[in-house]
Amino acid sequence: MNLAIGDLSQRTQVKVPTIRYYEQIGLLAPPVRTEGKQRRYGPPEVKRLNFIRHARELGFEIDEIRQLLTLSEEPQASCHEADSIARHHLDEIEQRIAKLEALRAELHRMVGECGHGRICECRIIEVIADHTQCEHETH
Amino acid sequence: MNLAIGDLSQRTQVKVPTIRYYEQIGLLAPPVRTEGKQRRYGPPEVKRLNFIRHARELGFEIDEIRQLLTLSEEPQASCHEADSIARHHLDEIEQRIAKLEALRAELHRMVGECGHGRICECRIIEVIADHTQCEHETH
DNA sequence: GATACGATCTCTAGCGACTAGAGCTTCAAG
DNA sequence: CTTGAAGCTCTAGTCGCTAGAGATCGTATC
Repeated sequence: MNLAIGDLSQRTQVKVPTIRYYEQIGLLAPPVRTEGKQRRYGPPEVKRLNFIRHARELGFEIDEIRQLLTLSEEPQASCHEADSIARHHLDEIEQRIAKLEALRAELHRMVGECGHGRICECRIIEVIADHTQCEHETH
Repeated sequence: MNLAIGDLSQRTQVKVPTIRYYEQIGLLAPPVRTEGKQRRYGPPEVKRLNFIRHARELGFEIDEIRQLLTLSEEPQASCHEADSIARHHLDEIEQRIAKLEALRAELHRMVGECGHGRICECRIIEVIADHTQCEHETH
């Protein structure tokens, strides 16, 4: 198996420029090149890039992925660190969900109060314009 | 009332460089200046900036805020557009919540399965590394 | 009026994680 | 051997700020 960057891209669903970007920032090692300087990849790169893609889908930051990749290269090490990275990330996601749910509630209320009349009576504009008043009304 | 940029910042909780940035991108009009070229603001700017800040807190993008501000300047116009901007935004937030909840479930499972042993047995690394297998196991 | 000092000024560059484009070269099929 | 897709490098742009350099301004105190 000797994949061009486009083939690697297809197999991993990571776009070609993104693969080159990952190489540039040191997330992927520089691969072998053809005589004409084109990149060629093998199975380990497919695996590593799949790992990266899935971790990105899970919302891990590049730096966290870097750490996870380093860990995965030391199979005898304790997985305490991987656990704590994942837990930390889980915490963050839970915070983001909580925040978004609060926003959803407020937006939902705003949209519900819009009487579909004119701007000058519109609760959407009004609520955004005067948050203080809005908070008095709702808490 | 003749506020320096720092006073405006305090009243609106928007940082000074951010205020200048908003002016630069045309979200705030260039204010009057002192002879020494320092910015001075009045009540309308306080109001507008508060509107912007709250809309940002609600997660509206700058372009959406621009639209909402334009709308709010035409009080006789129909509020249909404001409504649709807010609804669209609500949709997006609901999608984000749904996605984050899926991530939370997956991360939660990952963390739960980690046996706190060695990397080579760690479900966290494994699950990220091989998403396909993970999906087979769980669906 | 002089001085000190914090606030403000402009300008440029950086963040994260890519994405887009220009202008060139290489590879593989026919 | 030609063609055309795919690859190459390099630079710049995205969003919404944030940080820093180095200069100037405004105001309070002496």
